[in-house]
Parts: sequence; structure tokens; C-alpha cells
Amino acid sequence: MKNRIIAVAGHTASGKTSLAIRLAEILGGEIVCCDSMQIYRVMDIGTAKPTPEEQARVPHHMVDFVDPFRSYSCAEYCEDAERAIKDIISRGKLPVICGGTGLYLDTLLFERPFDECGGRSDVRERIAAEAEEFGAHALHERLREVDPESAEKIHENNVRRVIRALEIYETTGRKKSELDAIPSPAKYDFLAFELRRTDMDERYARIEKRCDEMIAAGLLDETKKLLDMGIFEKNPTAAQAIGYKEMLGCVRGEVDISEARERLCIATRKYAKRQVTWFSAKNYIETVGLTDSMPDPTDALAARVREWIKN
RNA sequence: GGGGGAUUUCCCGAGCGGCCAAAGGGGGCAGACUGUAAAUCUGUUGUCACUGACUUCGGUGGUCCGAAUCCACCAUCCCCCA
Repeated sequence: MKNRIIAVAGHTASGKTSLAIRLAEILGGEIVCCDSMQIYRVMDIGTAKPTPEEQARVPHHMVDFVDPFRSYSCAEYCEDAERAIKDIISRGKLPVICGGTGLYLDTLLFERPFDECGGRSDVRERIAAEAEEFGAHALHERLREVDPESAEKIHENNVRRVIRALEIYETTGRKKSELDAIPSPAKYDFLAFELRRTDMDERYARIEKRCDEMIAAGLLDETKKLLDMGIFEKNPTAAQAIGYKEMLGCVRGEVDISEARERLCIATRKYAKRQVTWFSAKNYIETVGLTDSMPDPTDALAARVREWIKN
């Protein structure tokens, strides 16, 4: 019998944080954050991290614990989150996964055949250097030789993907396409929901509001803090977070705040779209369409979960 | 008042007589994604009866077989002289 967990995912500003917390309160759960950026310390405003008040309402895991300079990865996340989940279950609580990073959720929920080919950074760097020197096309050709099936699927311009496929081959001696074919069973008995604001106007309005709130809360200062720390020069994963790179020009006095705000809104909207596309393609997650005029879905979802636990 | 320069498709911006429905970028829309993922990448973006037709390049009228590209006038904006 597998352990039970539930997950609340969805695009940015869909309302998953507050819903997950309420769900955890009702069901006696604890939050396991599933967000590639909220894990980082210092980055509070820009990542829309749950506030200290929110975190006080129910125990939170996988939030605010990684140094922004560290390059945390999906694999590490998976390991750490799994440990947190075990811990929660051992205490008789319900793990409530909450976050919008689809890939992380995927790796958390399903067994992966990739354990033996971790991020060998030396290999990766070597291949990246090769890409730099000979170009994307040449690298893709090389992949075609060793793993034509993957080469067919990955566009040659998507250098990162090509590098990873090559990296898999070099570290394991097996093709990525081969590993992809291995079934990945679910690790838990889970129920997963995706919150989605279905009306585009409402979705965008929420995103804009979120962006304005971030700026009002001091996103610029936070960006400055990260800049002073040297995050952007060293370019770790954390520097990729939406919010900071959009504010950077403004902090440096190159663009005005309204321009920066616009960039922030655009980047956030696009990100939300990518998230929706991602979750749409997953059949293990149930979409919960929401509009402003709908009643709060918390109780209904809590009832659903209770029902599910009973059976 | 005189002289010069601009006006291009949602935006910026190339084009300077045919190869132009018009490069490139942005934005929009759609999609992919299996250990860097808030990243990375792809397609599409005038209309339609869509391997063809039709309407576009500030406006009007010309020149030419043919104009976004040349000419005239008008409109708006910018710069310089007064």
C-alpha cells in the first residue's frame, strides 16, 4: 500500500498557496513546496514565497532553505522533498505538495529511471563547450549518430536538451530514448489538482495585481540586495527567477519603473502560459477551472480528498 | 518665415522600381519539455473560397508594363537657420 499525498499545482497567481494552506489546515496536512525558486533564501518577495504568517499556520517544508548561490537541481529537490514527505507521513500527517514547477512535481510523483546518470557537471560542461565551439547543428548531428530517436525529437536549437541527451549517453552508455521508454510508476497514491484561472482577462488581471504588489512590497530593494550579493554575475539558477532580471535595469537606473513593471507582467504572463501548457499535457492531474464569480473551491476539494482517503 | 529629415503591417524597425504581404526584433496566440525548468526551445501572426485570389506601407493624384520604393500637392512629427 502506497502512502497517500495530495498536490495542488497551477500557474503563477492561480491562488494555489492560500488554497493549499487552507486544505492543510482542514485535513491535518503539512505543506511541501514544489517551486524551483521559493526554495532559495533571500528571494522572498520576487518568488511570492508564503509569508511568515502563512508559514506559521501550518508547517512548511522545502521553502527558504537553499543559499541563492548554490545551483540546486531537480534531482536534489526530488531527494530532499522525498525525505520531507516521509517525515510528514511518519508523523501521521498528510503531505500537501504545493507549487507550480511542473518538472519538479513530475519527478516527485513518479519513479524515474535516471538515478544512475546524475548531473555530472564536468561532462555537461565539456559538451557545452563543444556546442560553443562547433555550433548547435554539429552537436545535434553528434546526437543523431548515437541516439537518432532523441535527435528526431529534440530541435537542434534547443542546445540544453541536446546537451542533456548527450550527457545521458556519455555517463550511462544508454540512450535517452531508451530510458524514456522505461515506465515510471507513481511513487505515491496521490490526488493532484491544477488550479487554473480559465478567463484570460481575469488571469492577467490577477498577474498584474501580483506584480504591483511585489513592487509595492519592495521588489526593487530585494533585487538590489541580490545584485549586491553578486547573484547576477555568478549567474546561478536563482538568477533566472522572474522578477529580478526584469527589475535589474531599473535598479541600475537604465529603465524606469513603469517599463520594468511592464516587463515583469509580460514575463509572468508568459510563464503562466507555459505552466498551463505543461499541466494540460499531464493526465495525472485534474484541472480545477476557476473564475472570479465562482465560490471558494476549498471546501469542495477538501471533501473530495476526505472521500478519497476513505476508499 | 526659410532649409532639411521623417511617416511601413499590434509596437519598434529594415526595405528605396519587379525576387514584397513586406527582413529582424518585441508583443500576441499555440505547442514541446523525463536531473539547469520562473529555464530552454518550436510553430504561427493582413483577409479569404488559403500551392491561388484580394486588400495593405500617412492622404490624394500622377509617372511607369509594374510603386512601400519615383514626382506633385496636402496632413502630422522632428531637427536646423530666423
